[in-house]
Amino acid sequence: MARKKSAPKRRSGCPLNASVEMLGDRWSLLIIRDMMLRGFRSYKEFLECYEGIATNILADRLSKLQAYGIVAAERDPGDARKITYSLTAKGIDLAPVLTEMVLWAAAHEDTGNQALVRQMRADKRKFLAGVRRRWAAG
Amino acid sequence: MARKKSAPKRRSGCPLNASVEMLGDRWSLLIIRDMMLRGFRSYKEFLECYEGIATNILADRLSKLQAYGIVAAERDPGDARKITYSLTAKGIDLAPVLTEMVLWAAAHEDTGNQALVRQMRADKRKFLAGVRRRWAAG
DNA sequence: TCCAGTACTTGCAAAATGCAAGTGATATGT
DNA sequence: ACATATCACTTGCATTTTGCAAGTACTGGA
Repeated sequence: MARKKSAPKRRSGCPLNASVEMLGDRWSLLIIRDMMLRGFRSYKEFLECYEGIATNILADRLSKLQAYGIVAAERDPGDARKITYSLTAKGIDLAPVLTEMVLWAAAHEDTGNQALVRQMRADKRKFLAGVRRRWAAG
Repeated sequence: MARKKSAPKRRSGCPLNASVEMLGDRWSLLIIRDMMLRGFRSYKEFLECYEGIATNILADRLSKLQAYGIVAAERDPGDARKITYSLTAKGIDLAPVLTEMVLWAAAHEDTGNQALVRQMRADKRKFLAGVRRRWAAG
């Protein structure tokens, strides 16, 4: 699996810049969403994302997210064709980011998934604890 | 100034998708950061961002952020050359998003601006209230 | 009038995205 | 053993976006 440990060359030392260098594209956070909230674990599942991602973009982003340490990948022990992807601790720590982005858009745009939004709004801390619990349960 | 009021065509109704369609690029959040945290208001100031943005990209993003209702622009009454940009209410509501992204990167990457990070960590709510107060003061 | 400042625009090369077909390895069925 | 299906990509190509650096039009100051 893709694994890169050298310090990346960044445009600046600002933390926000580090975030957007890793996540500032159309697709990365959507993949993380599906992993975090819909329990997706396979390439095939990610291809079914609501927004319709291209195969080469999906492969590219999964590779990058692994390189950033946000996503881990392992071969399925029972079927060597299958790869199972999961969020790392670093990845699950993006839950507050993702939550705030959902809440921001829901407040200012005409969006769907109102059940999720209501859950988040009702008790953000409880929602985030649930996300973390499900992640920890494997 | 650029002003577009039609409902955009989105890849899905998911709130996160709406967010990344507006903000999922390398530069938009960095511009918002400089507006929100450094008090930048002019094109020339934004050009001085830490990361070195290209003139055409800056112009393009400012135009888009206006179209999305995140940024407002007005001509300076004393100098018709100057345009003053500011965050709208919708724009300032991105403060929690930006804050969580800063905290995430600071926790997982080797980043600078530790004073800001300490402030955010010490009392997130207080930090956000400060951002909002400064915004409201014009 | 000439020069400086402001906010872009433009031309071009490189990089990224998106569509759809193709590929190689593994698993299943006959 | 061979044929077919599945899985995770890869590839070819056209379009779009990014980034660099020079250029432009308008306004303000000397």
